[in-house]
Amino acid sequence: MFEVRDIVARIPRGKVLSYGDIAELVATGPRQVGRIMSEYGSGLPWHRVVRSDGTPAACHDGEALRLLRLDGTPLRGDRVDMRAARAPMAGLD
DNA sequence: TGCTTGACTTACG
DNA sequence: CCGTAAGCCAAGC
Repeated sequence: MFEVRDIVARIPRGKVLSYGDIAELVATGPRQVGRIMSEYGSGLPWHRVVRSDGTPAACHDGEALRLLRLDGTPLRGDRVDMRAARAPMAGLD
Protein backbone atom coordinates (compact mmCIF):
# COMPACT_ATOMS: atom_id res chain seq x y z
CA MET A 1 0.00 0.00 0.00
CA PHE A 2 3.16 2.15 0.17
CA GLU A 3 2.61 2.28 -3.57
CA VAL A 4 -0.67 4.13 -3.14
CA ARG A 5 0.76 6.58 -0.60
CA ASP A 6 3.74 7.21 -2.83
CA ILE A 7 1.63 7.78 -5.92
CA VAL A 8 -0.88 10.08 -4.24
CA ALA A 9 1.95 12.03 -2.62
CA ARG A 10 3.52 12.58 -6.08
CA ILE A 11 0.41 13.91 -7.80
CA PRO A 12 1.47 17.32 -9.15
CA ARG A 13 -0.35 20.45 -8.12
CA GLY A 14 -3.31 21.23 -10.33
CA LYS A 15 -3.64 17.59 -11.38
CA VAL A 16 -5.67 14.70 -10.05
CA LEU A 17 -5.85 10.92 -10.30
CA SER A 18 -8.86 8.64 -10.16
CA TYR A 19 -9.11 5.63 -7.85
CA GLY A 20 -9.23 3.45 -10.92
CA ASP A 21 -5.99 4.92 -12.26
CA ILE A 22 -4.19 4.29 -8.99
CA ALA A 23 -5.70 0.83 -8.83
CA GLU A 24 -4.12 0.14 -12.22
CA LEU A 25 -0.72 1.36 -11.04
CA VAL A 26 -0.75 -0.77 -7.91
CA ALA A 27 -2.41 -3.72 -9.66
CA THR A 28 -5.39 -3.97 -7.36
CA GLY A 29 -9.06 -3.04 -7.21
CA PRO A 30 -10.29 0.56 -6.90
CA ARG A 31 -12.03 -0.29 -3.65
CA GLN A 32 -8.74 -1.21 -2.05
CA VAL A 33 -7.35 2.17 -2.98
CA GLY A 34 -10.25 3.83 -1.20
CA ARG A 35 -9.90 1.55 1.79
CA ILE A 36 -6.17 2.21 1.99
CA MET A 37 -6.78 5.95 1.78
CA SER A 38 -9.22 5.75 4.68
CA GLU A 39 -6.60 4.02 6.81
CA TYR A 40 -3.28 5.41 5.60
CA GLY A 41 -4.48 8.48 3.72
CA SER A 42 -3.58 10.79 6.59
CA GLY A 43 -1.07 13.42 5.49
CA LEU A 44 -1.72 12.79 1.81
CA PRO A 45 -3.37 15.17 -0.68
CA TRP A 46 -6.44 12.93 -0.84
CA HIS A 47 -8.39 15.77 -2.48
CA ARG A 48 -6.32 15.11 -5.62
CA VAL A 49 -7.87 11.65 -5.76
CA VAL A 50 -11.31 11.71 -7.35
CA ARG A 51 -13.77 9.29 -8.89
CA SER A 52 -13.69 8.39 -12.58
CA ASP A 53 -16.42 10.92 -13.33
CA GLY A 54 -14.50 13.73 -11.65
CA THR A 55 -16.57 14.01 -8.49
CA PRO A 56 -14.47 14.39 -5.31
CA ALA A 57 -14.04 11.57 -2.81
CA ALA A 58 -17.13 10.58 -0.84
CA CYS A 59 -16.02 12.46 2.27
CA HIS A 60 -15.35 16.20 2.69
CA ASP A 61 -16.55 16.87 -0.84
CA GLY A 62 -16.80 20.59 -0.01
CA GLU A 63 -13.28 20.55 1.41
CA ALA A 64 -12.00 18.75 -1.66
CA LEU A 65 -13.46 21.37 -3.99
CA ARG A 66 -11.94 24.16 -1.92
CA LEU A 67 -8.48 22.55 -1.89
CA LEU A 68 -8.68 21.70 -5.59
CA ARG A 69 -9.48 25.31 -6.38
CA LEU A 70 -6.45 26.38 -4.38
CA ASP A 71 -4.31 23.89 -6.31
CA GLY A 72 -5.53 25.39 -9.56
CA THR A 73 -7.18 22.15 -10.63
CA PRO A 74 -9.36 22.56 -13.74
CA LEU A 75 -12.77 22.46 -12.13
CA ARG A 76 -15.96 22.39 -14.07
CA GLY A 77 -18.71 23.51 -11.74
CA ASP A 78 -18.71 21.19 -8.73
CA ARG A 79 -16.58 18.50 -10.30
CA VAL A 80 -13.11 18.07 -11.77
CA ASP A 81 -12.45 18.31 -15.50
CA MET A 82 -10.78 14.90 -15.78
CA ARG A 83 -9.94 15.44 -19.43
CA ALA A 84 -7.56 18.22 -18.44
CA ALA A 85 -6.82 17.50 -14.80
CA ARG A 86 -5.83 13.85 -15.01
CA ALA A 87 -2.18 13.58 -14.01
CA PRO A 88 0.23 11.65 -16.30
CA MET A 89 0.68 8.21 -14.75
CA ALA A 90 4.12 7.97 -16.32
CA GLY A 91 5.97 10.68 -14.48
CA LEU A 92 5.03 10.03 -10.93
CA ASP A 93 8.17 7.94 -10.60
C1' DT B 1 -14.60 -21.24 4.67
C1' DG B 2 -18.44 -18.14 3.62
C1' DC B 3 -21.01 -13.73 3.93
C1' DT B 4 -21.12 -8.69 4.42
C1' DT B 5 -19.27 -4.25 3.49
C1' DG B 6 -16.71 -0.36 1.35
C1' DA B 7 -13.04 6.99 0.02
C1' DC B 8 -14.99 2.34 -6.75
C1' DT B 9 -16.38 1.58 -12.06
C1' DT B 10 -19.08 0.78 -16.06
C1' DA B 11 -23.48 0.11 -18.21
C1' DC B 12 -28.72 0.73 -18.58
C1' DG B 13 -33.13 2.94 -17.99
C1' DC C 1 -28.76 13.77 -13.40
C1' DC C 2 -30.29 9.88 -10.32
C1' DG C 3 -31.21 5.01 -9.07
C1' DT C 4 -30.06 0.14 -9.89
C1' DA C 5 -27.19 -3.92 -10.99
C1' DA C 6 -23.06 -6.67 -11.64
C1' DG C 7 -17.99 -6.94 -11.20
C1' DC C 8 -14.16 -5.98 -8.65
C1' DC C 9 -10.33 -6.99 -4.34
C1' DA C 10 -9.42 -7.08 0.53
C1' DA C 11 -10.69 -6.78 5.49
C1' DG C 12 -13.70 -8.20 9.41
C1' DC C 13 -16.66 -11.43 11.66
